[in-house]
Amino acid sequence: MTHVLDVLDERGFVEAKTHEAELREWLSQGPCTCYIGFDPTGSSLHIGHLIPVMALAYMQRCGHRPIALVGGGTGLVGDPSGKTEMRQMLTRETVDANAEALKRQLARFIDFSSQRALLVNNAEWLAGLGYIAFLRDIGRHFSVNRMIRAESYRMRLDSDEGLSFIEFNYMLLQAYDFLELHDRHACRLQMGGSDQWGNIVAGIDLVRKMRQQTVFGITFPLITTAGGAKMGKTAAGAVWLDAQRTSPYAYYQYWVNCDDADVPRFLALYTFLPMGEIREVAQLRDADLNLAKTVLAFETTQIVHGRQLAMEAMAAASSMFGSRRLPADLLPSSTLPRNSAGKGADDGVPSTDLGADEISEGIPLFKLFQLTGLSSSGGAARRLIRQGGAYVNNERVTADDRPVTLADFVGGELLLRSGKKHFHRVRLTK
RNA sequence: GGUGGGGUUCCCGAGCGGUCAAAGGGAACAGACUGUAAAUCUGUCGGCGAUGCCUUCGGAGGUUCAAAUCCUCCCCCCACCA
Repeated sequence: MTHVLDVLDERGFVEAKTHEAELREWLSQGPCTCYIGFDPTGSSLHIGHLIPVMALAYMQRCGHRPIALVGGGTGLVGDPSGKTEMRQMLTRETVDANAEALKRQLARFIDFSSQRALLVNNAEWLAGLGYIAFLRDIGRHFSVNRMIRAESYRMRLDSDEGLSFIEFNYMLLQAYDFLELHDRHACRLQMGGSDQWGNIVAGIDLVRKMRQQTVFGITFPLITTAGGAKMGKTAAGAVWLDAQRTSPYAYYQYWVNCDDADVPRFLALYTFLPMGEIREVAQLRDADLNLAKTVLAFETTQIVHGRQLAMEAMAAASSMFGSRRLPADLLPSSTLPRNSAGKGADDGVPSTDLGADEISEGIPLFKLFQLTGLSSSGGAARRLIRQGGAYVNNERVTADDRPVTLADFVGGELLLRSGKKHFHRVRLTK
């Protein structure tokens, strides 16, 4: 089997690692235990979390045992690393509820059955710590001189806002997590985003000092789009893995709409397709790249939402935007259905139900755009329409007060469109 | 606790009694060009069934014909001092 370090390196997951030779040696000796922490600051993961999640998934696929640590304890403190502002303090109840939600989502990527992976919550060992005991046993191993030089605190120490004492302690808690996991589960590798370097190294040092044992760290690069934006940030906010917050259709669309330049890189990072096939994609040019985007979107959506919903999202997209047949030799490992791409329920396109009586008199078009949420206000809707960005059943309408009546409905449905890609279906009810 | 500097529309940031729904930039949205891409150019970018009306410039009062702009008190942030 290929060495997991080579897999991660090749796919673009690795920014930095400690003790490379020893780490490589350790990982080749058999199943190894590694971990990544997720702070339960929200009730759902979003696209920005995918890199560490995929890294754990690859670890497992390469025969190792990943631990996903949910920061039920550290979440109560708040990690200042790389943050320009102090984090909101969370209540214990919120943190616990979030931890449960994260667990369900992680299970999409990682197989937690029969100890093949573990999910732990650091509240288990952090919540009951005694202050004095902790300071004496753990705190004495940390040099404040060194901590304040850490890059992860730099931004905050230099900023106007400053760094509160509770946040300053975060590094100790995360280091202690590593020690606990080392003791409990023989975990010797911690991974994390590049902003976690300081915290990870602190844990490595702590384990060495207290257990005379070498443990390792790997950090991931900060992934941005070719346009320089953070992954998963859109005008509407983050792109979530929770179908309630971001529909499978919207999730699929996020990937289809990615920048050309990002396609091969994203296929490597966010799908399980083999690298040999992904490299072929680099040969594609211009509109042909859209075919690869379809595969990218399908694969990523399938991982998170399952095959059925991914197919529906794809069908909805092709019914709105049209589709081209995918050649059999493009990313052949993808399980995307290549022949029947055209048909399927086109659910996923947002829709609104409207009573027939509500429009019997006719309703001005701008009101309808406002009502469906395609425009945030009546004024915005009027502007949109006047500027020629509004379509009814795919025909441009430029009169903002054009009444919409029963005659506009085809089979009880009406398709509104704002600009090129924002669709909304209006259904007639009794 | 003292002294000084601040809090402006999604973000940054001008404005410092009328010409202010508030410059400029960013983000965003739409149009043109396209490939559901990027870049570029153009328009829009508080609300309102709208050539007018209403609500915004940390909060509450006040002065004035008129306040984001002046005064008073309060809240919050920052710097230096203690």
